[in-house]
Amino acid sequence: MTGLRAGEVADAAGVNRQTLRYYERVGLLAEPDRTLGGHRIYPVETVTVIRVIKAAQRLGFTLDEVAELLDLGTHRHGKPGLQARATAKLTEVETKIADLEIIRDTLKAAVAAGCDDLIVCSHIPSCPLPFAGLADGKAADAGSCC
Amino acid sequence: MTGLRAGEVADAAGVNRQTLRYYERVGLLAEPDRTLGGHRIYPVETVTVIRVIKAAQRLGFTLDEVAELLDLGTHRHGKPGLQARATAKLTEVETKIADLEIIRDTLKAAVAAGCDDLIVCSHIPSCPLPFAGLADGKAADAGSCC
DNA sequence: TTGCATCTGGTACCCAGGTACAGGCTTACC
DNA sequence: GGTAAGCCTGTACCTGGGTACCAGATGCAA
Repeated sequence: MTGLRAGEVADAAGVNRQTLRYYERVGLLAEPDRTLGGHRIYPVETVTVIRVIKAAQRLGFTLDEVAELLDLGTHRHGKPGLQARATAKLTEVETKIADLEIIRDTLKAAVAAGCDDLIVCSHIPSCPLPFAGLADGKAADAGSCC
Repeated sequence: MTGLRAGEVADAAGVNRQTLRYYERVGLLAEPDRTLGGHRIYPVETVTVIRVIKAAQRLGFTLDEVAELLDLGTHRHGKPGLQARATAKLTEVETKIADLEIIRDTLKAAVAAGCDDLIVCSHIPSCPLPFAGLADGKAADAGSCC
């Protein structure tokens, strides 16, 4: 009792059963207990863990990064450099947010401009490319537009 | 004149020369003009386009999505459903931002708590997992903590 | 006009992140 | 205790997003 079988976890989390094994292989998921016959028995939180992994992945984190993120958040104290890693991650996340905000604003402008219309262009400072500014370094140098 | 060669574009944008051909193959980059001898001549904006693609990718968009995003922003008017697609994309982007903000706040709390310390836990509403709330549907059901 | 860097298309490979069998053992329920 | 559903390990395969290497052609400067 008190645990879920592989299929149950997979269904509840919306992933493939093979994916559980994969995550276990790559160290994202701790090895669960087993029945006498060797079947895996997962603690119920596993479902939440997997959902968090999936969510972080959708945000552009690799599984390695997700592992690190989980590690940082799961307050396994005592590890050296943890503070530094958390800070670095924080910066990274803030950059992502800022970039997404540029995309959001561009999309908003596009939608607001009534769509399907070149007018959009004039609403955006640096016309030649959408989302200019995302690019590292110097972005969108004006030039002829529309 | 007035154009860049493959190597120049690749260097300027910080990608591999092969990547340009790859992007062209998958339709992300328009086929550039050619010299008489068949060498590609790219317009200068290509560099910006590639940087934008790379930036969007880092945010978790697939190349297909990036293509769509560019398409939406590049105001190719006249296509039906464009408005709808832009709106959908906008929602998606806003969700991503919201999720990243949860991660950011969690990390901030972790850093603020002086790191390496279980105290972090008590600062976060739903303790069992970090970033809970990211997960679809019902998140983190309390339970014993720390 | 030669010489060397750069380019060409084609094909084959790489890594991440899974997904799909196959053949055999376990569990659960009647 | 029989049997179907579910799980086990192992291995092979798939997609996305590139990279690497090839032999031969081109571009450009001297």
